[in-house]
Amino acid sequence: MPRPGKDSYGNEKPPYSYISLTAMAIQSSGEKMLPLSDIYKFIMDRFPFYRQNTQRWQNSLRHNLSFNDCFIKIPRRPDQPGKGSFWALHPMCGDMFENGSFLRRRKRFKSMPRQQKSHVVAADGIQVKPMSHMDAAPPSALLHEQAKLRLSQMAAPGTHAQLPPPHCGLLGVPAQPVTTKHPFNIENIIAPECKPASILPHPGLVAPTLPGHCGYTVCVTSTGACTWPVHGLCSTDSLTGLPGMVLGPVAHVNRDFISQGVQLKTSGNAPAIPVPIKPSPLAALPPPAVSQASGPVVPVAVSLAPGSLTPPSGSSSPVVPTTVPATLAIATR
DNA sequence: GTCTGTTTAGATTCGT
DNA sequence: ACGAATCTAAACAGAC
Repeated sequence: MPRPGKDSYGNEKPPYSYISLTAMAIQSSGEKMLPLSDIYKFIMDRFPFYRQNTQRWQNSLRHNLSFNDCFIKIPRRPDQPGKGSFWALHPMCGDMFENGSFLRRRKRFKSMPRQQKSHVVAADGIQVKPMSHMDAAPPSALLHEQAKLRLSQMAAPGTHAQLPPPHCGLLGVPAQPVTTKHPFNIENIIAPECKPASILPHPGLVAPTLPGHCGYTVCVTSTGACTWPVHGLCSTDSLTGLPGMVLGPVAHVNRDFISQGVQLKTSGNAPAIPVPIKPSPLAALPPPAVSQASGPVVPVAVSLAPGSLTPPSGSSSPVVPTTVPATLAIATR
């Protein structure tokens, strides 16, 4: 069977849904996120069918990005001027496509039922205060730096680090063995452009450890928006009132972290680490453990891309030499 | 003005 | 037949 790769369909409409096409585009990118214009470009480059009637399908594609919870929006940093946000795949939508095939989805991915938006208690019983002001996104550069700081702390000596699962693959795609030869597998479709996974597509993203899933990255609200809390105990979705993440103090935090002209305010509180605590449709989070810190503890896994960290000037913060996921327990209250 | 993002609505396709 | 997933169209607001 011929490999359904670039230009395989000529001017015929390829058998992929807009969701599939978008997922392909995102996963083909090095950082596992793309602006809308680049998603258009990817699709038009590979599928000549979509070089016509652009208004029609691009409208549909935008509709899919907004409507489907499997896509999350990541704000641009100030040093990344341009229109629109970046789009990435939700970390929990990994097995959305059957057997890695983009032809048919297993089922629709929903990060949170929209009709539950008024609830204020997380599924695991952790009660949270509504803190809708936390949804206001701080400057992206600050957040990126904050994320670096978090990661450097979590990867620091003494923290509990663990190696990545050997099957870790593409962002959002769980455990597809490298040998998968499904004709419509993303690897076959977008290869050779598909690069080996850079585990961390975005330095500010943190995801829970899920069995069979890569330990990357994203803090999201139920609407799919990426939020970046700075301080506080918890953040809630401005629409749902539900906790978008759990924040807590982190031990052994460095003093102010200065890089790219941005100074992080740490004061008495450590920078918050956004942690999705919503129940995963694919796997339950590990049960909360008890630590020295008050409140339940949520384990978090992060992965560091090689060279993704830059030590602050004059700082002794370690630079992680290679891809190293770390696990950190975060206290909640 | 154009592009991006959200939302609503109706039609179509597909699996059970 | 039914429900879910998908496609298409349209309106609208806001950012660039």
